[in-house]
Amino acid sequence: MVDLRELEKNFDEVSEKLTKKKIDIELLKLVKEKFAELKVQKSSVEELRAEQNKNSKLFPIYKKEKKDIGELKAILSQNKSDIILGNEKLKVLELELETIALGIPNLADESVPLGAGEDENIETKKVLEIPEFNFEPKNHWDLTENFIDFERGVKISKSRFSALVGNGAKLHRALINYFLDFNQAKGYQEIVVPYIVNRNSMQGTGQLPKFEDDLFKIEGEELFLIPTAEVPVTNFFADEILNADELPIKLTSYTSCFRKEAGSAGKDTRGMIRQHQFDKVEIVVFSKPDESFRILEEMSEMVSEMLTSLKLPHRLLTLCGGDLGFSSAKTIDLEVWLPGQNQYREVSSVSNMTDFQSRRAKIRYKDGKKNRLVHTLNGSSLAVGRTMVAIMENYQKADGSIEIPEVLKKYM
RNA sequence: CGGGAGAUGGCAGAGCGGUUGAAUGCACUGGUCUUGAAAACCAGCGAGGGUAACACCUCCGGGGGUUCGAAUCCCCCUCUCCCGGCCA
Repeated sequence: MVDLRELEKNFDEVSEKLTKKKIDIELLKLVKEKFAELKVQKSSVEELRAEQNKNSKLFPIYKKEKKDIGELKAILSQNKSDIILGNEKLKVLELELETIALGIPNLADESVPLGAGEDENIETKKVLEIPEFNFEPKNHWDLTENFIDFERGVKISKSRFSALVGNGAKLHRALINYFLDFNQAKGYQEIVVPYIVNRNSMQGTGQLPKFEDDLFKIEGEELFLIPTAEVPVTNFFADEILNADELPIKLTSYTSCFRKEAGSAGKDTRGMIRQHQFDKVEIVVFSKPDESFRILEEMSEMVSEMLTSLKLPHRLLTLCGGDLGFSSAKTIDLEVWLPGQNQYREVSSVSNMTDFQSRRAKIRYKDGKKNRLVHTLNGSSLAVGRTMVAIMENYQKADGSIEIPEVLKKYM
């Protein structure tokens, strides 16, 4: 949720940051108008209420003095119906405003480059050389070693599901443990959270109301499968007021993730790059506002370090405004090199959501006497399936076998 | 899934129609005392909106209703706890 008071006060500035993310300026003007209208209506109802409260307090006094109550009662009855009327208008306005406001994305930070889509993201860093093969490297789905069983995954569920077998299953588990240990060593506390969450949590992190089509919903219940651990982990502190001296709070959590991939028909239909169910180790940070952008850099460096430790060539990209996610103010993607596909593919996306999620989820901290909204950040550290694909393609041998990265050997 | 109890500030826990946004205790913050600490004593201490600051408005799980007035009465929902059934 954007800060409506900020929008009202500094309309030009805010709308500029928003148009970076391709937002219709007419919509913003409408929000501003509605907000102003709401304020007027609200104060008029409040005045009526103040009147009602004040006069109601006269009743016990009148009674004590044995004065006539009839006239006072008549006045208040009238006033009451005015309140009800005004309140109805107010509720309509509030609902209208909320409906629009919840659909407005977070503001892009100044440092975010302009651009319409992924082609205009800025590459900031390349780590490790792209390896040379003395044979034609294969796609992970063409590798002969028995790692992934695509057919049986589809048989027992449907397309975009797969099963892991043999060393694939083992490597998958090794990666999870390696990631979690790595994150913990960097000061992230591990937590285990629900995979099914309520509507309120989904709204808190920004998946709802706008992206309901992307989520698996439990039939007959207002519950959803999580598309990322970001949802339960960020909402861990929803409605809470944290102590300033315990910030930043750094959490890491391993979960399965479930996505409908509604908009990706025909994309990545082969292999396990884009599945309805995948596993991910996530990192989430709750910070004071003035340190969140520094922490964003730290987080992306940490993920890069992890990829380096696996000897996987990768690059860092700063997403341009047009490619930025709904809740994010700034995002750094990490893409790993896939020799079989001859291209870089995303394995991690680290974002600073600033106060966008904390305003929705009411996550605050005590700053002296005042309560302020924290900044929330999150990132994959790392996507398990895609990292496994990267290992398969980068560590493949001419005979089709796959070597195990040095740092993972003790986990296998 | 069946039977019972309940949901009040960071926690514990009063209040059950009228100066109650809420007693009391603990925790917390500041002060006095002390070489320092503890103890004791004094003071402060819920959230959101509004304002230059006050005033003022809203909030006692959520939603609706009765009333001039509701934390207190009525209805619906959700959640929690205890007992039983089922179960990793």
